Amino acid sequence: MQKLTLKKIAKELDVSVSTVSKALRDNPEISTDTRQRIKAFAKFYNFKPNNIALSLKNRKTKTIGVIIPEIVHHFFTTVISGIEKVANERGYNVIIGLSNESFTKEVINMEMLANGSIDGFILSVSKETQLLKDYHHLTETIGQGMPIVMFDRTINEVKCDKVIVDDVEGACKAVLKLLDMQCKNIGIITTQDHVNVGKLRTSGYENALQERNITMNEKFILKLSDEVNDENQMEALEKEVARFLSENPQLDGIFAVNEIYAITAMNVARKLGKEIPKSLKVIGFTDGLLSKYSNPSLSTVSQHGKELGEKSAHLLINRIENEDVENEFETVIIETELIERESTSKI
Amino acid sequence: MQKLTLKKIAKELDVSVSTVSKALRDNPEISTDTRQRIKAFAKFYNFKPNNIALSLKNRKTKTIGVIIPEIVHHFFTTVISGIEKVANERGYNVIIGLSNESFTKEVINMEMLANGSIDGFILSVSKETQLLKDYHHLTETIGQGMPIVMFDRTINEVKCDKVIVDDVEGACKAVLKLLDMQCKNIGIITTQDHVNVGKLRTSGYENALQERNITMNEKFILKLSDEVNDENQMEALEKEVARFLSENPQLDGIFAVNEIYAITAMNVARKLGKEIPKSLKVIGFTDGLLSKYSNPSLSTVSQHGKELGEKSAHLLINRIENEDVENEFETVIIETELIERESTSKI
DNA sequence: ACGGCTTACGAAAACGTTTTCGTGTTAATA
DNA sequence: TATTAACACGAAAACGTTTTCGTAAGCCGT
Repeated sequence: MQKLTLKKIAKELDVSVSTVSKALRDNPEISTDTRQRIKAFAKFYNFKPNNIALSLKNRKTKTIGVIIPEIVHHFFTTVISGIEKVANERGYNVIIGLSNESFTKEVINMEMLANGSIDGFILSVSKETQLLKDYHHLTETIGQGMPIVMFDRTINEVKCDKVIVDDVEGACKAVLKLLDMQCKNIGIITTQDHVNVGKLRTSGYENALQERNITMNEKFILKLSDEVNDENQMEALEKEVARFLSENPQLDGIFAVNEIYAITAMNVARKLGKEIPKSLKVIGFTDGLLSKYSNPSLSTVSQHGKELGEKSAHLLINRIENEDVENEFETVIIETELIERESTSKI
Repeated sequence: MQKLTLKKIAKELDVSVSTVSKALRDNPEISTDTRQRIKAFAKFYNFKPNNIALSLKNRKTKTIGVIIPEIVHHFFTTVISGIEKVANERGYNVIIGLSNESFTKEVINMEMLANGSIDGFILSVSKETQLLKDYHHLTETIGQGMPIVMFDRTINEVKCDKVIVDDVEGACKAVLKLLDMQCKNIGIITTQDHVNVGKLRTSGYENALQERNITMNEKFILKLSDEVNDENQMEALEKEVARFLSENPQLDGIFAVNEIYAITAMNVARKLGKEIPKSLKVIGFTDGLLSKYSNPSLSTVSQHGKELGEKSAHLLINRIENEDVENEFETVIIETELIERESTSKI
């Protein structure tokens, strides 16, 4: 009933614990005879060595910790699925901590895991951490010899491997596409500056305009505050976007830094009498379900979250397993891809 | 640099390991003097006891394993967020395994975790497991004394605590709502019978019709095969739904057993010239982003995934921490809620 | 008959804790 | 002064492994 251990097997077969261990590991020190006997017994009773004991002995847990701001979020879940895939392939488990965008929860979660539970972290910092600029939990963990890979929301000051999305380039591609489709007045719906990815995507927007020698119109930039991101604040969000679109009726293209903003823009625009894509073309960021199933379907910049996760996991596990090789920290850039759907179709 | 241990502290302060341990746990055996000294030292160097060693000693890991079929899925992520919330509150970590709807991966994942890594499982079985009806991995794990809580996709033959959504009732409520809105011919878009929740929701549909003495029309039932559920099979799905709607032009109400089917129905119906909600009303199942942000927004049956997760975690942890109390297994039913949006609005 | 070699196994340490028990020192009591 | 009790600490076992080292038994050659 209770879990079988080496000791119990040893007692049962009247040999020593070490003999059992060696036999199961096919150590030639043990005669073929007893080896067979022990292995048969172990197999019959489905013996599996205790992971915790192994972890303690080897000082390796074969587990990686993933800390993300939120799990009910398409991008993060695709990243996790990528992480989980290669982790499993390489014999690792994945333990998940959620910060809920809170600095304190991020710290607590990391401390809970850092005390031997895991071999390394993959993480994307919370918005609050970005705001507070307090990175002591990250630097300390690294200082204790625990490898960390940061993804998406990374921090320059922290020295570790990183995997990021080419936000600037992705945004630029999107805006250039709108320009190619003959949009003359392109607006952007973005976040406050302290949200890293929002800022980067806004830069991409600016780059694209600059590249085509179009002077930027500050009125075409809508920076939304964090509060309207809550699922319960849909009306507030719609109101803001409606005001923006009404005040700038000349807009014929919108680039939004996430799916929600883009979908909201489409829905609001339609209520204001605009036809999509005929009189207004829209491109979002993040290729989630919303983009695929919206009506009209939404053109968007895909971040290839799964590959990002896979890459992160590989980087981390490589670092874990080759702690001797002190090679430089790497920053991998995952290319974005513009996925064209109905919201930017010709007719 | 490297992790501080009791032994190192002991050597540094020239006392024994046991003294250090006792001092840190405020054991009165140790004089206030040395106690202070040791605690100060530990605090200064930020000593945290090694989790793995504790786990081995206590034969408790303070970790729960969650196995789900898929993570890029709104319902499952809300459940996880609920699990994670109470797990954290009660001092537990959450380790996640993905089965990707594969029986083999489910088994492997469970075996990886069952050998000491966790104190109990929360799981929702894969479709393949439901199909194969092979539950040996579940019964064996339970047989070894490891508590399990199953949620949503549960299995009658397996004896354990369960938390389920009232699928039948939820579906029934939805269909009754359509009837109340004067729909005369209500169709259902559902899955094959082996998918438990599809079957249950279909029963709810049947119950509602029966309750109002409406004879069921087999032609109004569309059972979709698993293959069209793939994100890459959107066209196949649309084609099936289009055929269904064309063959049954008299349909003025649709109940779909998930968001995707519902959204697809709306999109296809519109292409076929139907106006929603005027000439066709639609209700889905699962209150995800799609329902909230679709156009028109979709009425749907909310499963309260977060509460489901919270309840599951409580059940499991209670079971873990009171292994002595051998009370009966419980099956908790989470009530559904009909969320009314534009797709069933009056005008 | 004796040294040396192989074979086959066991004892013990180690990983980092907690906890039980034993013990030496000091202080209080008779 | 002799006995005892309280105090403060250390040794060791335990959790379940792996691994190094030691060693008894058997065999070979001389």
